[in-house]
Amino acid sequence: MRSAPTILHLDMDAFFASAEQASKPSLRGKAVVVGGLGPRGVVATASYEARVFGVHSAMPMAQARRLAPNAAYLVPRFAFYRLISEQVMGLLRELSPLVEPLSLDEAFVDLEAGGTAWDEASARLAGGKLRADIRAVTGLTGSVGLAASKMLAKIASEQAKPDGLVVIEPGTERAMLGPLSVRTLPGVGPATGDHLRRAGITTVGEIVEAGEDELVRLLGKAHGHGLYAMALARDERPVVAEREAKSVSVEDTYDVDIHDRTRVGLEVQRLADRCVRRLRGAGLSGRTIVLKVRRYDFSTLTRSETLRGPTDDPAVVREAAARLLDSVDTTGGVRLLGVGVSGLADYTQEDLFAQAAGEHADAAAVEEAEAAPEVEPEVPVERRWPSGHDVRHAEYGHGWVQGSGLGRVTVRFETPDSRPGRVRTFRVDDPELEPADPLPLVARSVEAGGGPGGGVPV
DNA sequence: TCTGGGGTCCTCTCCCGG
DNA sequence: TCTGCCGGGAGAGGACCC
Repeated sequence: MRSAPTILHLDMDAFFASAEQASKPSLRGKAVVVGGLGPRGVVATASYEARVFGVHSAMPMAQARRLAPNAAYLVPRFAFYRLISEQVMGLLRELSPLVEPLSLDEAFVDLEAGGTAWDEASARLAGGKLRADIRAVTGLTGSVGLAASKMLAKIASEQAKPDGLVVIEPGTERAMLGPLSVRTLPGVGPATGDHLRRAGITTVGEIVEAGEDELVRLLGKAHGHGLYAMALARDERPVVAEREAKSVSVEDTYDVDIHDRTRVGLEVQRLADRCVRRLRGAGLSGRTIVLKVRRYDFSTLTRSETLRGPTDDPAVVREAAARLLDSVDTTGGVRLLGVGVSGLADYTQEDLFAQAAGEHADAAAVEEAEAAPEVEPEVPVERRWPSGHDVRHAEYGHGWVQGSGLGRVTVRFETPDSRPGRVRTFRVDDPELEPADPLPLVARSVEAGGGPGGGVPV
C-alpha cells in the first residue's frame, strides 16, 4: 500500500434528490424522494430532509409514502443527472487521468498518478479545491474521502457525509477500522453480515481476531481471503480508468403479474429487441443469451444458452430467448422478465443459418422499433407527464410537472435561479404545453449578469 | 406494504474430453 | 478396454453494489 493518502473517493450527497432540489427552488429544504412511482416502485434517493422520517434508498415506495406522506415524489431523470455527472467527472479528470467512475455520482481518483498530490497536505488541498469546484460548476455538494487505498477512501467519504472531507492517515487504519461494523467493509451485505454475526463476529476487529482460516471456512476461499485482507486494511486494488462492459441486459417489473403465457412470450420478444438495440448502440455483440424470470412469489430463475459465436441479430436473440422461456414454468404469474447478453465481443460471427431466416425483415423490425416514439397513445397520463419532468408553456414559460391525473396536469413554473414559482393546472392535451429539456443548475458566467429567469437550455 | 434496474463476481454442479 | 483423475466450459443461483 502507498504511504500517503493520495486515493480520492468522491460521493455526491443524495445526488438525484439534491439535483432535483437545485433544479426546483420550491423543493429546497423539503423532503424529496426520487424513485419509481408505480405500485412496485422503490426509492432511488431520498433527500436528507426525507431521511429524517426514516426514508432510505431501496425502500418500497409505498412504505416511504407512509413514513413521509408530505414529501415530493419524483421519477428519476437520468438524462439530466448524466449531464451533471459529466461535469463532475470532467473536474475529476483535471486532477488525474486515472479516474474510475463507479456510478453517476461516485468515482475514485488516483491523485498521485495525476501528479496532483503526493502527501497528506497536497491531497487535502486537492480535495478541498475539488469540493469548491463542484459546488461552483454544478451548485451541488459532494463528500470526499482521502486514504492510501480504495477501500479506506470510500469509508472516509462515507464518514465525511454530508458535504465534508475526511482523510485517513496512513498508520491509523487498523485502529480506525477495529470497532466498525463488518457491514462497513465492501462486499459484506445482509447475507454475509448475518453469517458472520451467527459466528459471533460483528466488528472488523473481530474478523482479525477470528483469523484467516476461520474466515475462509465461514465464507469460502475468495470471499474469506479478501475480507480478511480488508479487515487488516490491506487493499492493493488499483484505480482503473477504463472498464469494459461484460454484459448488457434489460428487465421490466410489471405493475401487475402477467399470467397469460402468450403475453409473457410477447414481452420476452420486446425485451430481446430492446436488449439488442442497447447492444448495437454500444457497438457490441454477444454469445450467451440469458433469460430472467421473477415469479409471483419473488423466486427468481435464470436460463441461459451459449451460441456458437457472438451475435447482434435481433431474430437470433429473440429465438434464443423464446427457447429459454419454453423451459420455464410461469403458471402462477410473473412479476419481472429480463433478457441479457454476455460473452461480449466487438465483432459478430453471424449465424448464417439464422440469418437466412429473414435478415431484412429483422433489420426492418428493429429500425421500426427504434423509430417508434417512446410515448404510445394508450400510455397513462401520469407516464406521459411524469412527475418532476420539465415542461414549457407558451405563455408561462419553463416549469415542471407537479402531478397529473383525471385529464389534468399540474405545473409549477420556476427555474433553478428563480424564486419558488406559482402552480397552474392544464388539460393534458393543452396544445400550449410541451415537454422541455432541463435547465442548467448554475447559469453560465456570460449569463450570470443577465435578467431574472433567463435560463439556458442545456 | 412487499421488495427497481443494471451491473459484477463467486460458487457449485454437471458434462465432456484427454 | 475400462477406470480414475483433472481441467475447462456451460449453466444456474446467490450475494453484493449503486
